Amino acid sequence: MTIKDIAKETGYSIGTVSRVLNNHPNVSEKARKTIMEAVDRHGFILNVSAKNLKTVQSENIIIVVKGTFNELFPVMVQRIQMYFRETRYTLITEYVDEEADEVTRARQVCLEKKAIGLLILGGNKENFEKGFDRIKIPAVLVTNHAGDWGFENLSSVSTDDTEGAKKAVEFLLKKGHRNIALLGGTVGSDTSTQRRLGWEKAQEEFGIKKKDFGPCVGGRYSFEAGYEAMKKLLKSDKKVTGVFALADVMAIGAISAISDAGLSVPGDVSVIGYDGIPIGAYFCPKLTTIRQSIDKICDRSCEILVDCLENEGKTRHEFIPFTLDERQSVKKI
Amino acid sequence: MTIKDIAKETGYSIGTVSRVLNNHPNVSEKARKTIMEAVDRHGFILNVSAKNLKTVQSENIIIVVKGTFNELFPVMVQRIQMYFRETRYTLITEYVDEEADEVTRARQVCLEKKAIGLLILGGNKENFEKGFDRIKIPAVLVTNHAGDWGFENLSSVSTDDTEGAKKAVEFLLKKGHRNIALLGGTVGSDTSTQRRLGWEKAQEEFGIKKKDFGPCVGGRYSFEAGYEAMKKLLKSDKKVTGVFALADVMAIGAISAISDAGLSVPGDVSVIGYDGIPIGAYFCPKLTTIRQSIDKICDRSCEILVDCLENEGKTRHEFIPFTLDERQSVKKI
DNA sequence: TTGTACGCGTTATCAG
DNA sequence: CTGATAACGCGTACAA
Repeated sequence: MTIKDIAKETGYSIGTVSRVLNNHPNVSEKARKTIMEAVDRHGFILNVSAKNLKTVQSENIIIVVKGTFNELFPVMVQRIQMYFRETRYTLITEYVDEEADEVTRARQVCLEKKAIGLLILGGNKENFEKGFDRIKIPAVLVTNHAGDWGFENLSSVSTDDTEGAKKAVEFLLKKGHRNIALLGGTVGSDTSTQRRLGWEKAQEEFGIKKKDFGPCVGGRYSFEAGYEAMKKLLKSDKKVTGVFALADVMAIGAISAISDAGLSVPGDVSVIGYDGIPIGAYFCPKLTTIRQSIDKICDRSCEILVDCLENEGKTRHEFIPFTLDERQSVKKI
Repeated sequence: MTIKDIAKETGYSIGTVSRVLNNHPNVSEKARKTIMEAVDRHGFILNVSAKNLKTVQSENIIIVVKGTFNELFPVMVQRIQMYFRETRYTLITEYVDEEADEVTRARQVCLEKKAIGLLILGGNKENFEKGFDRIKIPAVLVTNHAGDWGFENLSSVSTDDTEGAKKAVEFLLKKGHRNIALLGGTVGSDTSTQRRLGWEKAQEEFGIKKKDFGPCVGGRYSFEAGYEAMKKLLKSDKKVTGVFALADVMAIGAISAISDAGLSVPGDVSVIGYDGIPIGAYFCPKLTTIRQSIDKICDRSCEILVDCLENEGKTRHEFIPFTLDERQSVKKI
């Protein structure tokens, strides 16, 4: 079933059918009605491949989401969708694996959909250096900072991860904790590296010597990894009173491990997380965390992209302020 | 940049370029090398639209995921991806909004991608009745039961929601609870309706009269709705000792509300959930719940689809057994 | 082993 | 307002 068939059936030409299907003017009411009837009767849908093949410029904006397991991303995608719902742009969402190369994938989809703009949620410098120079349309990296990556067409909107992490650790420090463990992080992850840096900085500025820094246990951002990391920590002879988890999911895993060990949070150990995922507010104890202003990050990302698209706005790199949500999982000692 | 450009640059014809790009035989090593070099140098990627326009039959299987907020779906998508990774099929994931019409969307994508098979995660009878008869390729509804929907090409793999819910409530009943509240559910949701039915059945079979059934508070499946529903319940004068939440996320919200009210789970109120989401095992208290065998549901769905595709296997409707994961949130009274 | 030419379903540009 | 027709980028007979 093609527009040719519809044309034949209605007695009109394919040109007219195409015009009707694309809501063009200069079509008689009668033709429109006749053709739409036939279309509905057959449940005809345009062949998008053929359409895209022909269409020179789309109004498509691609949003590439890296990793389906980040608890923050679904909310962000929804927010961004809301932003574009009222505009003339069409948003196309593309999820890529945690381990996949988001830049190459992005480029493919952009080409395929003839996209004019690109949003990337999550992403690593490494992949960008390898392939981003081949992407020529305006893009915004959401969640990570790309200020010093040197791409002409890449903006970024993020939280200052180093500062956020520093603030978290300072909070623990001010509450009297001195032996603060770092939970989580994988090599090669920019986010991990920067948050770790914040942990170091806070301790340094507090006059703690490098050799007296709390212990570190790595792991990916998941409940399980948080649980295992904390278990390992508890079994070791390091006596920590405070834990800074690089992600809320890890913090939750950690709290569970502490609880399983017969200890309490914040009674015996204080835990602070990072991200501000929804469940943190419902967990018992409610999770103290560095909350990223997800909504603002999304909105600014969209604004910048649209500005680049419509006003040839220049590339920008913005930090969105975070907040420390003090809830129940940290205690003064 | 098209294959024409590559052809011109390398001195070969577009035919040869196309053959190289598609790994066809009958190409000289030299041509392959020369052409691949040019391709790599330009980072050339085939125009997928043009390719699809030509290609009559694909090996594409579409998986439509309804609702980005269901905590179960990401895991399922990953599982299904793993299943097809070693096969000749290509899996294409399509996320649709909670409120959108998944069937129409599915149909569009299938046409667009020339799909030969379809998996749908989540879905409502209503939308299927409205438009599924236009989908002619083998499909499997994952997570919901379609046994009595009467579609020739639609199989389904799910948990018996009514039985699962019944089991949950029976568990509470056996633990001595008599006034068991039902938390959650929205009108028009098949899943809600069936789980609610289980709640009713269990009480009936236990000899409880309809008028003595515990109270019901509706709401969508989210932390917040669970929290609010429970709050409402606690404020009312109904004294419930057990709560059956239609989804784990609601159960968690409910526990949080109970805790905020100065009561404890399971000390004052017992809570049982449904689904078996990962965080349930890390929550404090650890959540007792009806766990769906997600992995098996996914695997069977894939097997059935492949069977329909390759052996003209017949449509099937299977229930996958659930398990009651007894953890900490329910107490005997 | 390689090149040529046609057609896939659509849109856009004309001329009517 | 409508109809014919040339692209769009690619795969593939078929011919060389």
